[in-house]
Amino acid sequence: MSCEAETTTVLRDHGHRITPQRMLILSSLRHAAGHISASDILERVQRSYPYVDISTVYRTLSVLKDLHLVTETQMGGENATFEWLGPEPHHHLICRKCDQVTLLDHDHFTELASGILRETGFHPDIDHFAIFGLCAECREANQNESGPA
Amino acid sequence: MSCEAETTTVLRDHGHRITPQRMLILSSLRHAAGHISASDILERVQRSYPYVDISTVYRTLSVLKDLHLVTETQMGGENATFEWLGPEPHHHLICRKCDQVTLLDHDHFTELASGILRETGFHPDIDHFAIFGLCAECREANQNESGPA
DNA sequence: CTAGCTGCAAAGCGTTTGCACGATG
DNA sequence: CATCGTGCAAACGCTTTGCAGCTAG
Repeated sequence: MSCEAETTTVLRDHGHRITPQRMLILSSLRHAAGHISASDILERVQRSYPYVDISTVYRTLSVLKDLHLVTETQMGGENATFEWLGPEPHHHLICRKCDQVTLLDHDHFTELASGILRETGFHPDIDHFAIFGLCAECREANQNESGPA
Repeated sequence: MSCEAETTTVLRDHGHRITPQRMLILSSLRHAAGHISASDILERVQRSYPYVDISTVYRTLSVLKDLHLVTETQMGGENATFEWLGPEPHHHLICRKCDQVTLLDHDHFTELASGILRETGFHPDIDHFAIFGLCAECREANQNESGPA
């Protein structure tokens, strides 16, 4: 896979060095299906390279955030999570009951964004939203509880 | 002002006691124009009652969150902030340059919410959103920088 | 009276930082 | 070889918790 190649180029171009730790952290982020925490990353990295320190993870994440290769998100009141930034803006629906995360198409937001800009002049950053709520399954389960019973 | 009365009733009805500390914390939240942090609350409360402890603030906030009288929000990577929950859902536009916070009408979200529900079956909690971006003034300032110069 | 609330102090946790050594380019 | 990155350990700040005394109901 040469998918890492372009990333290392970005790093190099900005005067950052390529180290094995950074490669492993990059790889963890890439192969994670979504949001992962700093300690998740550490754990994955340590499987192949046990002496990596959590501070290195944070420092690398900080660099990647600056380069807009990664976003940081606060999930509810929980820990910060990080996610590899693909080219397409995308959003997450997070069920507050079962914690299931679903992807949501960006189309839903285009009108919201333009409406806000039109009415208020505020230019919203809508490229990575996390919306909490209740997924279809849990809603059904809820209704069954309060319904028949 | 009897506006505190209904809140104390809610507390009582759920088996919680009314204490001067709680009244002061409630009052701070009510009179704050928007998001405030736990230490903001402490500071305000201590003006009239110097011996209140920060842990009491957190404990009270926790009770109020459980009763859905208050919401907790993570502002960017910053500290958690808390806000009194009025009857109307409302939203905030937060400028990432000047930190100015503007209110946004709920109308903007009704279509988004129904669209998500329709297409995915997911029922989103959209009653208190924080959208980051660039306010009109800062956008203008930005353009002047990159424009004429 | 008695449960719940409080202040205090200390622990807990994720995150950041100082430092000297080691690796990168 | 100069610089940047690293591991380690300690600091940091917000938040939580244990505890004994107090207070609201």
